[in-house]
Amino acid sequence: MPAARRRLIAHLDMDAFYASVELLRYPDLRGQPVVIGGSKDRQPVRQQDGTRRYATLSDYAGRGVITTCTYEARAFGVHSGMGVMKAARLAPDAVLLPVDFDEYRRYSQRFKEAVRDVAPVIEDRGIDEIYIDLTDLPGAQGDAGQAAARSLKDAVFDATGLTCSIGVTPNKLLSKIASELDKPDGLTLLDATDIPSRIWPLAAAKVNGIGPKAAAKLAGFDLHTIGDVAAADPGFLLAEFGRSYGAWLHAAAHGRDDRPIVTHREPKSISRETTFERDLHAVRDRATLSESFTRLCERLANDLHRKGYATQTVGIKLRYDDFRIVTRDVTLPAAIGDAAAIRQAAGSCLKRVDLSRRLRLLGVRAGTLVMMADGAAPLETQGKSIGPKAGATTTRASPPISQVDLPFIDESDDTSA
DNA sequence: TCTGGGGTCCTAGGACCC
DNA sequence: TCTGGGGTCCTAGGACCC
Repeated sequence: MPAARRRLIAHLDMDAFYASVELLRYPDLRGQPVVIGGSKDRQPVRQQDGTRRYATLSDYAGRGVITTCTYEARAFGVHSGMGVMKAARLAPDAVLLPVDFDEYRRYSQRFKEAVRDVAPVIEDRGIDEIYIDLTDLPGAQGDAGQAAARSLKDAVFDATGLTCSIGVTPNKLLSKIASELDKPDGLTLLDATDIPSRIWPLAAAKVNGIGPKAAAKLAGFDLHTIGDVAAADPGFLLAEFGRSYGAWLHAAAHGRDDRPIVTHREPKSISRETTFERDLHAVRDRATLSESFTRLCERLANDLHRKGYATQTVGIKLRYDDFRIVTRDVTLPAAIGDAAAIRQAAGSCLKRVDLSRRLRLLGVRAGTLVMMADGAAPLETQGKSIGPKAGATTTRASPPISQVDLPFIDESDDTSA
């Protein structure tokens, strides 16, 4: 009998990914505090003497958050998710670059391909990180994945010129934590015996799945570190956090996690949303809102078509000026895909929300996705197809809350006639 | 001038069905 | 009548993640 194989799971996280891609393009910025974020259209200007002129944070006025930033910028206390205006107070002279997702996606594909050439069992976790199963990689068991992780780092650097940090442990939960321990350009290998010394001293919020709310609640019980949670009475965790989450907290704090590497998954929903430059009112800004609404539906329809899906559940999302979020959705008798049908369905949802408050954000979402044969009808439809007039909705009757009559919806949207 | 955009998963109640 | 018990679907909201 061969000895039981230990699972060897790697988590690979690109270092300051967007910022690092920008530094490849603008190498003169290397070593400086650089921030990516804010609005579009702020390209660096090439000057007469050949040097480039960059916008700085102090030049910026408007809404927006930091998407990511260089380690030099982080030294000022700037971090991703921070409002640009706040970041400008901390580091007014930091260079501000606009986001260029197309470019980041190109580099994302490149690094993932480079990894795949070394180790094919990969789980995509977004544009800049992946899990990799090293368990069955030849030789990996011998050194706990160290050589494999080294070759992954080399392959990524050769393919992109970018560094990454890798954690290798028996599971995804620990590897995710481990990849952060030695950033940037790090490599950390841990096994179960390292948990007390390396994992338990860390803040509970370092665990993927313990967010701000759960961390605050834990802190209220004087549970601050992962070790605190591990030492807590499981019965107490179950009672306070519920059966499911409480049990998970206990297991996670002990470093237990059986989740497999998921190499493929179908999308569950596709959405588009936009935050306005200023808060808009359904009546006073009707034209602007209507145009924006139409645009969102068009972009969503385009995304669906490009990815080969139709949708049977259309929803909207609003964020009011006070930051409250409401959503409404409607399930249709048959899948749809074109912008006009999406707009009509989303319009019926809009009639069910309060539109007397100013809106900060408007979004449109497509759920219950149905895969399409190339450019043809849906491959499968859960609801019965009821022919071309399938626009009518099956909403359970609920009166519109809106005091405003047909806010920014055209008369043609009114299906209640 | 605080607080983007794109996702996933979970919970919970009511409708509806057997 | 004093009150079943599953099961699924739909909807809304919220936590969390990148």
